[in-house]
Amino acid sequence: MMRDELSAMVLSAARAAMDAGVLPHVVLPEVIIERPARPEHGDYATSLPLRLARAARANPIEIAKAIAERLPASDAVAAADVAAPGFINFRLAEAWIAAQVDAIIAAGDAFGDLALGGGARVQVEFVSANPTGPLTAGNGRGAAIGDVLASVLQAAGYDVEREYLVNDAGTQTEVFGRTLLARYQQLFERDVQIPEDGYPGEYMIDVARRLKDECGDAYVDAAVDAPPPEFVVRGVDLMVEAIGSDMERLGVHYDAWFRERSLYTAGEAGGAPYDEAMAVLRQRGSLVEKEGALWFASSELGEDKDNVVVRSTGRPTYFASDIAYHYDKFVRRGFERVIDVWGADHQGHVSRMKAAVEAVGVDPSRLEIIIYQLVSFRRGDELVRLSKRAGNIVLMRDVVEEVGADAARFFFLARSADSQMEFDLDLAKKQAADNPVYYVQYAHARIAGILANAQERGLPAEGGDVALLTHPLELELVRRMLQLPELVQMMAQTLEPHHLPHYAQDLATAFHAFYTECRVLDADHPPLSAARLKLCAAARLTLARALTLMGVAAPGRM
RNA sequence: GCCCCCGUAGCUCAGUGGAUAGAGCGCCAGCCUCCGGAGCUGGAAGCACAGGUUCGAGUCCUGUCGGGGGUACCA
Repeated sequence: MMRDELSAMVLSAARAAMDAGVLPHVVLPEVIIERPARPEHGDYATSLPLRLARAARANPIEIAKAIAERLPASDAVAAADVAAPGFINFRLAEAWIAAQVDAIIAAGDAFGDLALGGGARVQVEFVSANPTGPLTAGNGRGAAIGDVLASVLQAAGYDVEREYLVNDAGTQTEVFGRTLLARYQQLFERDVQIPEDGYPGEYMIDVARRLKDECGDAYVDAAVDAPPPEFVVRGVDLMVEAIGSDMERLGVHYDAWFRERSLYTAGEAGGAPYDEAMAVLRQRGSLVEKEGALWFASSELGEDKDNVVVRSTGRPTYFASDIAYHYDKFVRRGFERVIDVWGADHQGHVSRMKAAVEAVGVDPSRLEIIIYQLVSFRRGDELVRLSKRAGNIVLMRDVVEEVGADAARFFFLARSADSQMEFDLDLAKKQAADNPVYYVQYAHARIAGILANAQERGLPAEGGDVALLTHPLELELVRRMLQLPELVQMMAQTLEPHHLPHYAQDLATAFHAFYTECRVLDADHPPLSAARLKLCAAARLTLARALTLMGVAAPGRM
């Protein structure tokens, strides 16, 4: 990547300047290569001279000159100008830029891939909503963020697994079971009520019907407050199926559906993860008994307070499960990094989870937790708050059905996880043609159309000489394409996939601008035509890659 | 009260401590003898407020105000 090369070049030039005695020997900070906002400042720039000025006790301009003079030669760099108050601005050679078109075509679908991750195993766990109901529209945001983050990390060279934790062991599962049994027995005209704190949704009746179809009246006399375990398990399975199919509709595929229950049973890998994790905590003195319950002594680790892991009833809490779960991820399964994507309502859980991971002997920096702010949905002027208990709930599958998986993903993705976002369903549906996602997809389809057209007319791209690409808009388009690897690197480092939709739009804009000004198919000028067809092919590849990373379709026509 | 996130254009949102803050929608004015007009070009309009750090702050720190979330032996 050009940026890395420039960084290395500046570093070696700075060292050369120091060795020559032109600069005093000072500790060099990381050489940051930025992209100037203004074209007249070149393609890349560094402010290293400004950063060095104080330590070196020298004028930044003089430092810049000293470094610029010693930069190693490069075919890619046409100029390295010193600019006030102490920048070095790099301008790429146009011939080099044009030549990258061939490089991109050669890279093909792998354009944008990096070796950054070195094959390290990373798990991305996302959504993991309780299997007590269908996914809400808000879950869609977590799904898009987690799925695309995983794709980005894969592109960056990590070995990635996508996982969904199925909470099938806790209190909510119990409530779910009691509700389900009541609904089931109601189908047999029994006079039973769903629990007060139960799940009133209609979908529970559908699940009950499925169970009735499968099991007949086997559970008609079961005690309502003590549903048979196999009955609940089957109910959960049906919900998990529904969740899986909702995810498929959004284009999300998991590698693993991890059962919370499995944390409590011994398996081939050894004893129950829960038992092992608790043993480690106990051994390290991180568990204290008080008020009849067992607590994780997190206040001794700098937390605000301790947290219950085993209730006075003897039942483990969700926190206990999560400790065992993360113990399993790191210690049992050996992931080098684990990324959890949680909604803002889990924010309070972050620091104690990290403390717990540390307490079981794992470097907490290996656990990275992405908190995304909650989404509010709007239908026209009406604001809809999401809650599984509320009647005005918006389901993820409804959103996907209304606006399409592509638009849904694109929109969920386009805002940073830190920002609350507003999703106007009416608008997304009504103005479908104005959606940015269509703009980007249209650019892709347009290029595909041109390439197909070229074939029909017998205008081959093969043999095109990209050195003929000298028009400013042609070069601007290539410059945009060259940003993709940098973007992948940045997103993999910051775990911020929201840059992707913005990049895709910019890339599409660059193409449209080029296309408006530059005639591609031109029988009167075959060489230029062939070169531009190559440019189109590279642009299509890059656009397709950006779309694919987002999980958005790259249509050949629309 | 305490903790976390956010206040950027009329609206929805971008903006790795840099050099004159961007996009989409909306608004105004233009562009089709020609490869896909679902396109292109131009214009009006903005960093909540007050201090601080820095050569340089939308970005970092502190405070105020405003919005959201958390603060359970729920998950």
